[in-house]
Amino acid sequence: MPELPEVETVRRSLEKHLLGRIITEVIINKSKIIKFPEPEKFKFLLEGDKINSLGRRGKYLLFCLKSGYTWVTHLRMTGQFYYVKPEESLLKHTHLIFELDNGYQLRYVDIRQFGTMYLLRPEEFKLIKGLRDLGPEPLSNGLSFDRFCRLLEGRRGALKQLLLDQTFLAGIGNIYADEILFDAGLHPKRLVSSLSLQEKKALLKSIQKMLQLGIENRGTSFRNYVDGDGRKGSFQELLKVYGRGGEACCKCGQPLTKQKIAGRSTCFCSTCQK
DNA sequence: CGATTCCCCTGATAGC
DNA sequence: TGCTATCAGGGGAATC
Repeated sequence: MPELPEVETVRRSLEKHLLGRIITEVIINKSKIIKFPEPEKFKFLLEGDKINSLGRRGKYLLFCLKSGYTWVTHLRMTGQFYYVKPEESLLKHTHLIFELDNGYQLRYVDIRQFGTMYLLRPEEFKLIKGLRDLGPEPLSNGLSFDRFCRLLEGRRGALKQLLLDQTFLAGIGNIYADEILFDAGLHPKRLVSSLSLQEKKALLKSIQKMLQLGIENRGTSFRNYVDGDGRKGSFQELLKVYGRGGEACCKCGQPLTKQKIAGRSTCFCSTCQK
């Protein structure tokens, strides 16, 4: 499930292949992936355009085009891009194929079909609620401790819910939320309003540390995540709580608790996280 | 307004 | 072996 570190890894893997490439043809096998504009228009507009740069905002991947349009994609749960030669065998669930001017193809594969794509003019970004309401980038230099504290003001509810809220910070999902809270020693049900200054500092530090560590390890391949070159990440080997309910805590040896919090399965250590 | 539930979808896994 | 039930989950919409 691609979160910030996985999307960033995909961005980097694709960037080295796609900079300056022209999209010569778009083949649409599953039009429901394309949310805006209409798939026919999406195809018409994208064909002939050139990829100037690749960006990322939270979990959104942004292809910035010469025309001024931005091709926006969200991989959701199982979306994958593959940069391949045309003769490469076609994977099941290949929904879109983007032919490039160097003879290669960029293929979009998505088992659960939850992924979304848009082609937007700058003024159209505000039409996409998830993109418009995104909180700041957790790894940007602009996110000082002071700003983090201001973001926490007026927020209520449990920490787990807070971390998953994309309008708070952009890009954290279920895996990194659990790992961040374990690293910070904070219980997922702790109320935002109850955090001391020290705990806020620990939380921000763990957010930045775990996301950075995720990127350095090229993401988490828990189920089937791979980057644009088909390579797996290795962060799954460093997971201390996610997906480990019932196993012994690596710090204290007590069994880890698994519980549904904020609608998501949550793993934590009730001894180490207060 | 916030909190909860449903829904989209396929595949892995458990239980019988 | 093969069937069915359950779970996984980002985010939007509907509902409470």
